Amino acid sequence: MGESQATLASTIRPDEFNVRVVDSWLSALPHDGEKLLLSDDDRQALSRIAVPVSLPAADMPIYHERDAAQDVFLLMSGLVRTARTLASGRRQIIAFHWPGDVFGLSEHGAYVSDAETVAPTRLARLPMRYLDGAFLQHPALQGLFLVKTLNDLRETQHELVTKSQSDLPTRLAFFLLQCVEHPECYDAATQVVSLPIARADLADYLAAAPESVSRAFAQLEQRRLIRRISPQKIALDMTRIAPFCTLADR
Amino acid sequence: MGESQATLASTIRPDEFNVRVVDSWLSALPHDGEKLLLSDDDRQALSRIAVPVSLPAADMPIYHERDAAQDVFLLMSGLVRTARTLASGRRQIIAFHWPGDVFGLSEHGAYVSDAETVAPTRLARLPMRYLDGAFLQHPALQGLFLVKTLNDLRETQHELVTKSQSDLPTRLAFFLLQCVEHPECYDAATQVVSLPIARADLADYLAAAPESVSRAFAQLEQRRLIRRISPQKIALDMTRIAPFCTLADR
DNA sequence: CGGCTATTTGACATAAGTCAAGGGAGGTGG
DNA sequence: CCACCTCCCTTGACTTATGTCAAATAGCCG
Repeated sequence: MGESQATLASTIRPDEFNVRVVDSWLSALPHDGEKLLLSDDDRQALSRIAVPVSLPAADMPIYHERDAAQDVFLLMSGLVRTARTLASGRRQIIAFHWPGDVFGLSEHGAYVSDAETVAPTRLARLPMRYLDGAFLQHPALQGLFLVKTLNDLRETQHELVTKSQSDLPTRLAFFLLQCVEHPECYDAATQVVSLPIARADLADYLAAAPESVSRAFAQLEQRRLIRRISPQKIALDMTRIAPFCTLADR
Repeated sequence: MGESQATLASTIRPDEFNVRVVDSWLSALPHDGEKLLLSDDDRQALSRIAVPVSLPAADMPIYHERDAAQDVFLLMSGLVRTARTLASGRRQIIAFHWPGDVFGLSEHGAYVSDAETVAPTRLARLPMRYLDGAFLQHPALQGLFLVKTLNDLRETQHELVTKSQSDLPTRLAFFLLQCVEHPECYDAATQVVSLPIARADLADYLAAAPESVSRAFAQLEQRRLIRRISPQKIALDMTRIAPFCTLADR
């Protein structure tokens, strides 16, 4: 943790906690289709153990692969990437984390990836040491993390299928459609996505060379699924891109 | 569920339940490096709600994508694949499930993939309806599923990196090394893996054409990492294949 | 032993990687 | 305010891994 570079506020208000999910089968955990509904009790339990962290710039490290894993993180605002860098020098971005996401996966007490900001970010740092105890006293809170983890698992499986079975233009279109879900970067009125992510990051996420990502943008534009206003501003033709982006099982 | 084709026994002994994991940070859930240590209480809670299912052949359906999801499954013995089939006719096998694994992921009350046996299999069917209640009464049981899900998430992330960043021979070598972990199909004395999986399934798992998988086998053999005794019997040269299979971060 | 299917090999097509070079947008300083 | 400069992004040319289609071989079961 680059705490020296991070501004520490003192505490996080209970009502600031949100956990983003799509679905839950646990009747104990209702949700509104987008966020889990946290009880006041759960919010206060989180508030007691959460340490607020502000990372005011992009590309700031949060933790590195193999660091001793002592905390998990709940993203309040901003954007974070988790990635693994290989001996070849190639980097795979495993996921982008948006507000309401949890990250900090570890194995044998060490983080399994790097985590860095992609934009200015505010985090709730949750020491596992205390989270452990909070789970014993607040089973509903543990259930919340179970549901969030199941969501992440489903999403990662979906990524696996997309990455394995789609060509690059299709993978890129999928990513653009995901951006639409995030009000931070999509203007519904103009149908314009404002990418907070540079081409190099996008390439490492899509498992492609930056040059290939450019060509994929060009191809989507030729097919009139998108229009490039600037490298960061992409206008989507939703009527064309949505049907293009179905894995269309069966 | 093809219950008509499945033999139903009456109940599962509490000591038959095992859950396979690599790691857990929850101090409430000790493990021995391979299996979670279940308390007698948890075992009995599972025993009360589990329905045993026997599927005595390969390629038997367990559930289909979009079926109403009412159960999750704990694999007692055998081998199961979960897969999605796309409009193109291509199929992506998301994971093979070995004894001690849990499967049955759903979204909006519907399964997100097909599940089928790869070999004769015994399952514990766990109705979510009851599991839900068991979690409220046995927080440790919920913690167990949380840890198992975190394990699966880590594994799926690792697959994502491997699939994205490795060529086919390397992905195949990774898979062969995974088989070594499963006593069901590895003879440590002779260093021979007995693949319970046909080339077509292997291809759909590795996201490649069956022909390419054959070529990948041929290439590994040329480099003397393996020796093909028969299409199913593969002798591994562990001294060569193990170092070949590191993603070697940094 | 024969037929059947799964696997392997061969020949060619194609998407994406690599190396190299040409634009463009935005920031800085004159 | 403008010009320059830098850093990204994009395009071009060529190479390579893997997909596709076709055919030969090898196991396996009756």
